[in-house]
Amino acid sequence: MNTFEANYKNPRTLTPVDVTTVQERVYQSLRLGLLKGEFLPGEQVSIRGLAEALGTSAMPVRDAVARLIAERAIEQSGPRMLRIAPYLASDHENYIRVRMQLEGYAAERAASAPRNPVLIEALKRHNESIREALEAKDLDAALAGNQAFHFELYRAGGYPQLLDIISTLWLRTGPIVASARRDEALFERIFNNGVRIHNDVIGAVAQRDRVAARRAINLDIRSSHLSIRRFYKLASGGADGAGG
Amino acid sequence: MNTFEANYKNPRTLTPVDVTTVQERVYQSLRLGLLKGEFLPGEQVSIRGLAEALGTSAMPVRDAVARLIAERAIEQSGPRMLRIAPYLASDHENYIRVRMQLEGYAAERAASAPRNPVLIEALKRHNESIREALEAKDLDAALAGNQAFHFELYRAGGYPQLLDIISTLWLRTGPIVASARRDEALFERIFNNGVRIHNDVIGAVAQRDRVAARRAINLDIRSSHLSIRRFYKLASGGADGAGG
DNA sequence: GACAATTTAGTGTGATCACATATCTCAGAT
DNA sequence: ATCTGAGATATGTGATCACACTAAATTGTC
Repeated sequence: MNTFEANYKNPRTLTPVDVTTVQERVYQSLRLGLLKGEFLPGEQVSIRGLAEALGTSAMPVRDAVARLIAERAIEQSGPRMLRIAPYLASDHENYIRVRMQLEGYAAERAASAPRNPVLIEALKRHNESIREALEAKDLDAALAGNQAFHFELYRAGGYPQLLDIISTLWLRTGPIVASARRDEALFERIFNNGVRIHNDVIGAVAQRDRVAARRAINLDIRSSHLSIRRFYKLASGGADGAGG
Repeated sequence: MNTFEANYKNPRTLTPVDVTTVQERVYQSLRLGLLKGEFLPGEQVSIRGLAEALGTSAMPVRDAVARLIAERAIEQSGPRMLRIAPYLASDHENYIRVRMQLEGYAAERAASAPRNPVLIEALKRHNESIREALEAKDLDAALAGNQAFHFELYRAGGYPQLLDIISTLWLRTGPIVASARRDEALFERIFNNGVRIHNDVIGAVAQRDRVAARRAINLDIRSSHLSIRRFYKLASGGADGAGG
């Protein structure tokens, strides 16, 4: 060991520096923001605006936005205009149907996998965290808990490719669900109902009943969808919320 | 009418100029190339290389590639390296399962829609064009006909959102299927079998039997998948073909 | 002649600039 | 007070350059 190494003893304790590209971090950041409901459906965004908010130049944002456009989370609303995918009743209805197919399938797979007590515990934990968040009126935490519950289940379903497609779909419906936060009472009703249905899901997975698992997940998706639709129907009368 | 208008009578016959962005055309071009099998799975690509081949600068290609990365058609194979998504047996198997869910669902929807003689005729026409292409040993045309058949059916299923996701999946499995062209005999066997199965699909749709439609489409997907898998298993012994 | 070290060519990434064209702002006329 | 118009601001798009880094090619050495 020479003097250099002696002076800087045990360099292995150094925290590894983040080696990912700026573009990737911007992408992940925007993705998270969409799922957390920090953007409203139909809201206009600009590359330079996002770049400034994120403290970078325009270039990495440009690449990240291109990816989000491919995922239909962001769309071009004109020749030189970008916006978050707006809420359109019929389109959203269709996405819900696709989600029921895919998430139902993932749930079915998770339920028919070998018995997995760790999974059951994790699901219970997530569901409990939603319930606690609702009691504390922490809507962000409730949203995050719900997401954690679903993806824990789907991850157990087996393959990453399916998870990938589902998460792309959440990127589109995410801002819409999250925007229901504006009606706090409705939001709480949706998620209280969700907690109850999640218990059915957990029961189905514990008993390895794939039909019941699929049905429960589909009920969860559909019932929250119906509430959201009602919310937008009411909102379109007075307040903003639905972008054009 | 003044002299100007008189001199340039009936300006409506002017062909509209292409107003889309370069980026968009590059994206569509790469997309088509992937589906036509002009790229091999695992093949390395470079932004500058594609830009030169397409006669543009790097910038539009960069945006287009970012979109294709989001669709998992292109992936980063290293810190500064891009390649077409390679063939990985287990991953591909998973994609096939997802495709069976979604395309089966789309077929089911198409079959349960109101009776549509125009659709039936179109499907028959596409299937006939595959058969003719195989007779003429025009593999490109057979591939295109197969794609036309499937998407005609799925389009009839109803909603564009589902079509959108399915076409993203084709973008990933497309180069893999297309690369089976290297074994001409196998390729012909796959598609001859396909033509036969397509007739079952047409029959199911004509009789509005959604269960049969779903089963037939799933059989089509699965049986061609099995052949492809065998092809790659054999190819991995001697020739190249599987990248990665 | 075989192998290792070094140079060279090529890569994605990020920054910056120019441009055409949208949308917004605000004065001026009716 | 309302509408019209021009000017100002901001937008995505495309091009170009610099940079850090990788992989291939080339040179030098034994």
